[in-house]
Formats: sequence, C-alpha cells, structure tokens
Amino acid sequence: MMSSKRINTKNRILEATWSLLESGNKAIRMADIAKVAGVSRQALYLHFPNRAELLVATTRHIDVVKNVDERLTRSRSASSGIGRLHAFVEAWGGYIPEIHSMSVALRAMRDTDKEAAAAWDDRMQAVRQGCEAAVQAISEDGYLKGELTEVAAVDLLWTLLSVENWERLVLECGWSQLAYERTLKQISEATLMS
Amino acid sequence: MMSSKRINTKNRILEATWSLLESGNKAIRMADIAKVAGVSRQALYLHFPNRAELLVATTRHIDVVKNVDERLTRSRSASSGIGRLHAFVEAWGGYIPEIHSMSVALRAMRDTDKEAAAAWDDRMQAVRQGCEAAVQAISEDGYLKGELTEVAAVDLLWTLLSVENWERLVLECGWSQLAYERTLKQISEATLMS
DNA sequence: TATAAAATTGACACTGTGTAAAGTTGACAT
DNA sequence: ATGTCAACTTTACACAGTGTCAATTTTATA
Repeated sequence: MMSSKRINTKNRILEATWSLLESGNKAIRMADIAKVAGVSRQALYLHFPNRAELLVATTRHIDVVKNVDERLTRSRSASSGIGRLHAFVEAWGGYIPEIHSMSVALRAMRDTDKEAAAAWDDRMQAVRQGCEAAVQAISEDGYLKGELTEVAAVDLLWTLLSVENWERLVLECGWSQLAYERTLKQISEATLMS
Repeated sequence: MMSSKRINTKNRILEATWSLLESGNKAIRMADIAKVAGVSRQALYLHFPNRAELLVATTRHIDVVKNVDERLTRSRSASSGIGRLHAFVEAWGGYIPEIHSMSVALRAMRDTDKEAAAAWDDRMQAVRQGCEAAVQAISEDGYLKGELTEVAAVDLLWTLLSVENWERLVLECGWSQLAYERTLKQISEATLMS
C-alpha cells in the first residue's frame, strides 16, 4: 500500500516528539526528534514544513489520543449549576497534567511563532467554553453572585483554572492533584456563587 | 573621572534594553539594543558577558528605578490583617503593569537560561514574602479560614496574585486595572478569610 | 602630551533551522 | 525480470543570531 509506510513514519515522528516533550527537556531540536524517531533529520521536513508545525501537529495528535474534546464536553451533563462547575473543574483539572508538557512547549513558542500561538489559543478557547457552560448553569439556577456579570464570571473562572495556576500550585508549591482539584472547586464556588 | 563614561554607556545600554522591552517587541537582538543605545554591538559585551545577563541586569535596573522593594514593604504597615491584605494587593497589583514587559522577557528566557530563571524566581520570592506577611496578619487576627494552613494560604494568595493572572484578566479579557484590583481583593478575601 | 581605558571595526567560529539536489531502497504493476 | 514511483537518506549549503578575538581609533585626564 502506497502510504502505509508514510503514515507509519509520520506517526513515529509525532510519538517521538511527544515522548521528548514529556521527558521535560526544554530545548528540543529537530535533530533530537529525528534521532528518537529513527529517521533522518531531513525526513522531518518531508512530513512537516517546519518545527512549529510539527509541534502544533503533535498537540493535535495528543488531543486525539487523549480524547480531550469529548472529556470536556461530557462534564456538561450534570444538571445543577454547582454540579456542572464541579464536574468541569474535575474534567479540566484532571486533564492538565496530561497535556502539561505540551502546553509548556506551545507557550514557549508563543512569542516567536504565530501558528503555535493560534494552536494554544484554540485549546484555551475550548476551555473557556466549558467555563461559559458552567457559569450559565449557575446563573440559571440563580446562584451567580450579584456583583458579577456573566462575562466577568467566565473571565474569572477561566483565569482560576489556567494551566499556569495549576503549575504554581502542583509543581511549584507541591500540592497533590487531589488537593488542587478540591481547593479549586472551593475557590471557584466562593468566587462565583452566593 | 575614569569611569564616568563607562557608567554612562552602561546606563544607556540598560535604558535602551528597557525601552525595547517596553516596545513590546519580543525578539530583541543584541544588535537592536546596540543600535538604540547608539553603540557598537561589541560594546555590549564589554559591559555584559552575554544576552541573559544583560536582561537580568536590566531587571535589577528597573527594580532600582521603580523602587520595588520599598513599595512592597511599605504595604506591611497596615494594622489589621484585612488591611494588610488590601494594601498588598494594591501595592503589588499596581506594580505589575510597570514591570510587565520585563516579566515577559524574563519568563521567555526561563527555559533556556538558568540566570534568567533565578532572577525571576528571586522577584517572585519577594512577592511571596509579602503574601506571607499578609496571611500571618490575618491568621493573628483569627480570621484565617479553618481548613487552611498558613502555608497553603500563602500558596493560594501567591497564585492568585501572579503576573499571569493579571495578564489574563487585564490584557486578554480587557479588565481595567481598577476592576482587577477590586476583584482580586474580593477573591483573596473570599478565599482566605472566614 | 603621553597613556590607559573605552569603544570601534572587521573577521570568524558555532549552533540550529531550513533548502536543495543527487542517490538508495522497496513495493508493485506489467 | 524490469521499470517506475514514492519514501527516505546523504551531503552540502545558505542564513540568522550569539559570542570571541585582535588590531585599531577615540577620548579623558594626569
């Protein structure tokens, strides 16, 4: 079959990139990726136009493997506002550690690369939509704090649930994932609901 | 005087770097800095061993000019816990926009450069100390939430007041500085105090 | 006016990205 | 068996940006 080999190689490259990202090594060079994928450096350029697009493609690949979208959407099934809030904090909060290495890489490229920035913003917009759904449910239940508009509430929840805040608490301050999720539920509640 | 010119040039370089950082241009090259400072590219290396140290020196320079430390320390004079909290949120929160461009540059180097990481961590430790002082005052007043240890409370306040959260709300979501400060006072209170 | 520090000039090594071209391998259709 | 086509390799190179080096010029001041 004409393209089976190609698909295989492309996949190997994506997996190699992923594993290097997870290794925590920041300065990943094309040559490193090629080495791990067991392929020549030039072969990378046969499949991806440049480094940025390779990394972006890797995010998408991880997204598919981890089934992000579905997991985030599923959290919207809870009936009450507070139920949705908790479910979303759990879903997204639990997802962060899985995509964290990716997130670091994408954010590092943010300044220099437009595509990378777009890929990251795209991910974040998905999260924001989850926040919107939760806030709306709370608002419909009549529990949204009086002084908050819905937009402001979304802004706040979105900020609280940022990857950066997770990094601070879990990686820098050494909180357990459990403590993170529990506390963020509390803070979100205290911040948004009356 | 033997070194008046040297100091002048060094200062011009620091100011040039600063202005370039403030210009929002991400990819600042040594050649750019030299041009703005009105000096040859090689002259930069006469005063700073490399790009990283030049940027780190620029932070320190800004710190001195803006008088950070004193402004942060001054916020500890309030008598009550809640007073200190508010004063600190105001002091630090008001300071963020002034050092923001610097912060972006330092964080961008964080991955590749040890010194830059150290310089940034150093700044953040100063902020953390401010958080500690506020939490302690609240705790002494007996208003610290029962389920929170002092350390956890400091972790949380520190996280809430991160530059990244300011960026999200003010730059990305378009909040005014006033709204930011007001809301962060509220959230901090709701999160830490009973 | 002699001298020493400060700065300039121009050349170059090094790293990493991306391009280009010629050659190799293997599947497979005829 | 042979020819063909795509995937891949190999080698070479252009390019940008950092950092080094050595020779020279400028300038302040003793």
